[in-house]
Amino acid sequence: MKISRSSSPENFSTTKTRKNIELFEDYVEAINEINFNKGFVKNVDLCKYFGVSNATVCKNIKRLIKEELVESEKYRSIFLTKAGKILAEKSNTRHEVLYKFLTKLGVPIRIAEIDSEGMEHHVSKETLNIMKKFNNSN
Amino acid sequence: MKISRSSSPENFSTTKTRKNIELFEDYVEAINEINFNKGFVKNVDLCKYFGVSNATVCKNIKRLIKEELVESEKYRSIFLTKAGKILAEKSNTRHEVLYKFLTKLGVPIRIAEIDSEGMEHHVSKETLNIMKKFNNSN
DNA sequence: CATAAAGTTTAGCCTTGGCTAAACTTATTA
DNA sequence: TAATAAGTTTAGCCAAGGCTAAACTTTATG
Repeated sequence: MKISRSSSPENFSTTKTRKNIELFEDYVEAINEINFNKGFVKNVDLCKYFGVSNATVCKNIKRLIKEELVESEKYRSIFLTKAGKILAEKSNTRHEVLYKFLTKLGVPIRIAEIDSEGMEHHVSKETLNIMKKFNNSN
Repeated sequence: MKISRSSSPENFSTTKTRKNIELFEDYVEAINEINFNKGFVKNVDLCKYFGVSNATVCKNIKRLIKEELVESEKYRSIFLTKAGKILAEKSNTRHEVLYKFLTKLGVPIRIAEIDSEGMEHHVSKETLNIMKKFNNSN
């Protein structure tokens, strides 16, 4: 068993913090993409996007409203707030850079799509910058 | 906003599956490492390792026992089962390969330690093989 | 315009994964 | 050997994130 890295509670603390906002990042990314494609976003669109129930989406949207990342009245379309848009663009960019990076490494497209969905939330900006440079020179 | 990748419910389903076993992977890796360093593993060791409370560790160990990944009697040291050891070695190898990969890319050691802690759970074996090859030729 | 279909929200459930506090057990020390 | 310290387990709490079912609302259709 070889271990060159060092573990520490900080590593897990950071991971936990990243997990806490994972759902917000996924939802604003989804809303941004659906809005871009269709012009408006409904709960049923997010149900299909994530493969979860209507009740789950409804509940999660309420959390995003509470975080002031989206706006939505009862039975009305869902909109990103300014802060939501910022987070959406940031998350999408990170996701795209990582995805591109994986495909340029030689990871099959389908695998890169799956892996990047989970990995994206754990990439720091330093790591992302290095991946971006790699993308630009490969 | 540029998106070259395609999203799908499968991506989230796979991510969710990976998240479901994340805690098991972290715990068996930790138990393996602590046992390697100290010769035995107590709850308080895992508390320090993860930076969580004694009650949390106690509860989580019960889940690993239920999954037959560890063995432990009340107030006794914690041991990995055969299945636990296999998962621990597999997780550690994946973690180490990813960590090495990040450092070889130029990611500072501390950042690589933090990022790999979360990323490791979302790396498929195809992606890992490519990273391994990269490590061997850089 | 009434009915049906589709979509949304609420209620209540479950598991997970964290916490504090209290009670229990083991190990250490004076 | 008794007292103290350290470690462990249990109880009960919380929020998150999923579900089904039922009730509500909007949209589409005949």
